[in-house]
Parts: sequence; C-alpha cells; structure tokens
Amino acid sequence: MQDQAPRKTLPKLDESLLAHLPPFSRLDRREIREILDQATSRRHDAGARLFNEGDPAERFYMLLDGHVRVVRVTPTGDQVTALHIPAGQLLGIARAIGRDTYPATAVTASEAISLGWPMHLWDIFVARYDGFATETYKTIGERIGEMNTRIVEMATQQVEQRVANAVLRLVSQSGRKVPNGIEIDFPITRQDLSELTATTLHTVSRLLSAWEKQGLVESKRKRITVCDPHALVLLSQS
Amino acid sequence: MQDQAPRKTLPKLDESLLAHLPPFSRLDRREIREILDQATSRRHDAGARLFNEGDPAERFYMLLDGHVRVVRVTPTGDQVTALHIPAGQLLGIARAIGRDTYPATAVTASEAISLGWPMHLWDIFVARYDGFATETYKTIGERIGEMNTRIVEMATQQVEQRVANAVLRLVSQSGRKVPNGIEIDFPITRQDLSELTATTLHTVSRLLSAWEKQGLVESKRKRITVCDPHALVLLSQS
DNA sequence: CGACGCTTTGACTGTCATCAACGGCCGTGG
DNA sequence: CCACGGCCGTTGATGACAGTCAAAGCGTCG
Repeated sequence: MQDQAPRKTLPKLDESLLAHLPPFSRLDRREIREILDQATSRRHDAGARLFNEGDPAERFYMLLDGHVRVVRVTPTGDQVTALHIPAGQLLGIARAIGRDTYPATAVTASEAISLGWPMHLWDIFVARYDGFATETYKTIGERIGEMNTRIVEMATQQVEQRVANAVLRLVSQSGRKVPNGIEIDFPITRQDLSELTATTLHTVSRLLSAWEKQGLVESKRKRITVCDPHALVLLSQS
Repeated sequence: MQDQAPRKTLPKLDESLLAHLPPFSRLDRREIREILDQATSRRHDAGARLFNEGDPAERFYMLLDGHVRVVRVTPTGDQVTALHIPAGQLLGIARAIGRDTYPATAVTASEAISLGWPMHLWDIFVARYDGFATETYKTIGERIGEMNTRIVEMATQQVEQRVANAVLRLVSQSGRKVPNGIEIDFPITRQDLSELTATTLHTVSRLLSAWEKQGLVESKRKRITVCDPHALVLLSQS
C-alpha cells in the first residue's frame, strides 16, 4: 500500500479524546483507558486510503480529526461517493454488519487522524462496554437513512437540486462560520461534488458559477462558502 | 388503516416454517415453539401495507410467503422503491438499527403471509436465541450492499443497463423456471420497474418491447419471463 | 518560472422525460 | 352473456436537461 503512515502507539493519548463520543460516552475513565491502550493512532495525508473495497476487514477505526469519503469504484473506473464521514464517527465496521471484507474504500478528504483497533476486539467491545453496540447501530441506522435519501434524491430530483442538497448536507455536517456565511470545513473539488451527486464536474462548475452570480455562494479553489442557505434550500426543493 | 387483515394466532403454526430460515436455523424445536407461540400470523392482500414510513415501530415481521416492496414517497408524491424483500426474510427491524420509527413503507407486491412480533420482544430474541443477532446483521449488511449497488448503478449507468440489472436481480431473487426461460415469480408492472430504476413506465415499456423483439424476454400483463439471461447480462454491462 | 491540477466557458449532441392518444385485458354488474 | 370502466401496456412526436468535446484561464507548489 503506497500511503500507509507508520503506526504509532502513543502512550499519552488522552481520555478526553473519546469520552464525549457517542460509542464511548457511557464509559468511565478506566474503561476508556483500556480502550485507548489497545488502539493504534495514525496520521493520514489528504487523499490517503484507510482501507480498500474488498480487503479483508482486519481493523476498525474511529476518525478523530478530518473527513473521510467512502467511495466505490465501478469496473469502468468511475468513482461514486457513497458517504461522507466527519470526525467523531466509527468507520470500517464491517463486522457489525456481518461482513469480513470492507464494502467500500475509505479516502481521506483532508489530513486526518484515526484510532484503529484489530477487528477481533470488536466482539469484545460489543460485549464488554455499555452502550457501544447500541450507539454503533444507531450510527448504522443513520447511514442507512443517508443512503436512502440519496437514492430518493437521485431518482426524483434534477441535478441542480441534488447538488444544492449535497452542499447543504456538507454544510450542516461540517460547516464553519466565516464572515460571509458558512464554509465547508474541508477541501472539496467540483469533481468531488460531482461524484457525490452523480453528475459531471462541468455541470457542478456551471451551477456554482450561476449561484455565485446570484450571491448564494462564494467559492475559491477547493473551498465553498454558502452565503444564503435559505435560498439554497428553496432551490433544493423546487 | 384500510388494509389490516384481522390478526389471528394460529395454534397450529408448524415449527418447520421457521426451522430452516437463517435467523432461526441454529435453534432447537423447543425454542422455535416459544417463538411461534408469541407470533401473530396475518394474510395480506396484494398492495396492502404492513407499515408506513414514520409510524412508531411497534412490530417486526418475518415474511413467510409473497413479496414486499420497501417504498419511500417524496413530498411531491413520487414513489421510489428502495428494496425488494422475498419470502424468508425479516422486515420492519427498525430496532436493530437504533430507530423507533419505520424508515420506509412496506407494501406487498402479491398476496403475502407474515408472522409478526411486538417490538419489545426484539431485545429478548437478540439476547436469548443463538445466531439470531448475527444472522440479522448479515441481512442488514446485504441490504446495505444492495442499496450501495443501486446508488452506484444510478450514478453511472444508462437507463437500459439499470433496467436490465433490475430485471436480472429480480430473476435471481425470485425466479421460477418455466418452459421458455425464467419467470419473475410475482406480479410486477412497468410502473413498478420504473420505480425501481428511477425512470418512467414509458421508457421501461419501450425497452421491454425492444427486448421482446430480440427474443431476450417475453412479457404478458404483470409477468416477465427472461429467455436469454446471458444476453441481458451483456446488455447490463456495456 | 514552469508544470500540474483545478476551474471556467462555449458549442454541440444524445438520452430520456414529457405530452398525447390509443389498444387490450380483466373483473364487475346489469 | 355482454357491456362497461379501470388498470395496464404501447407507441409516436417533441424538446429539455445535462453529458461530451474542446480549449483556455488561473492558482499553487515545487
């Protein structure tokens, strides 16, 4: 694998990293310490792969910082982004859905930091830690909901509405307040957006240009700021 | 609800109904008896709804006979079919993914028979019966895979390929051997197929007509028979 | 400063949705 | 038994949306 950063076990990982995250929120310090002691932390460059579709699912991860795109590649080479995962969520949890290979590829959208555990700990975590299983299945439920929404959108909406929805979702998932509005807090290209919305980078570019002329958004290279979210919502529904 | 058939608890439900189905296959007669004794069996007319999107998830079901379409309806009234569920699978298992309302509506495609249990038994089943949880999560994993596949198909394939894929999937899921080929074993209209493939009934009709002229399929009212599966596979990949 | 990656814009084109009309099957009720 | 109405399917004409092709501008990084 070209992009594996070396794994380091940092003895000083702080309990506060995990304490407030849903899968671990019901645990006490001692339990969180146990979990951290078994974890491997890694830094990933932008564009690095945590794992590939079809690989044996040997580890599962908690994304501590950054963003990950979950991508599938077709036989013809087209990429389709299935999900966007923000910091604070588990990923690579194939075992939870009865799989022993990863169903998709995970690519970092920006520099990212992950904790990883060998998959054989999964069953132990589920059995031993209160709330871990419940919260995990909630996450899965939410992801199923997201996928469902995308299917419905792709089936019924025009490209403009889909792109508007995608931008709004990214903003609400990872928006950061800036002077002119709310900025999507990680680098994202027209190409990325087109893979999220099943269209082409050209069409996305045209749409963003048009929106910018109307004052709905501003965008620089790899950065998008939504200035008038309400107007975008209207667009996304027409 | 207009289409609730009366619930009957049939004392004579036979253990063999469940014994070979994955979620129950590791259980002994006594356990299966327990489970059956708590179940309510119901017959549903074609087009009946087992439950509606958004309803509180009060019961979960095992589909014993027939086929169910899992459908979402948009604010504008368009219907989109998210999944097709054949006999022998669990459905309405919102609790397994941490939800307390149903995420979609379940409509029978043909006459159907279900067993239903109150949702509060879910946690008990998971805790008490060996393999129940594991098999259930496998089912969820498969459904996630299916949804994923549909997203990728809708994002990258032409209508003709999508429809071909949908037909092939239905055939492999519920095909019945007949003299001229393999027939999809439940009634399905062009409209249904169009909701599965995000297109219109007109386009589906044109495609099926064209395929029929080429001898790939035969179709009567609500019935589709695939005569040359291999050719369809080729079509679905070009 | 050059090269590469990202973005923009214009012109053209094809697929597929839309509109419209009709034909046929099937169950129902007189 | 026949006539009717509703649902299902077919087919043609038209046009729009968005993909493809092509080319050039702009930022950033090495």
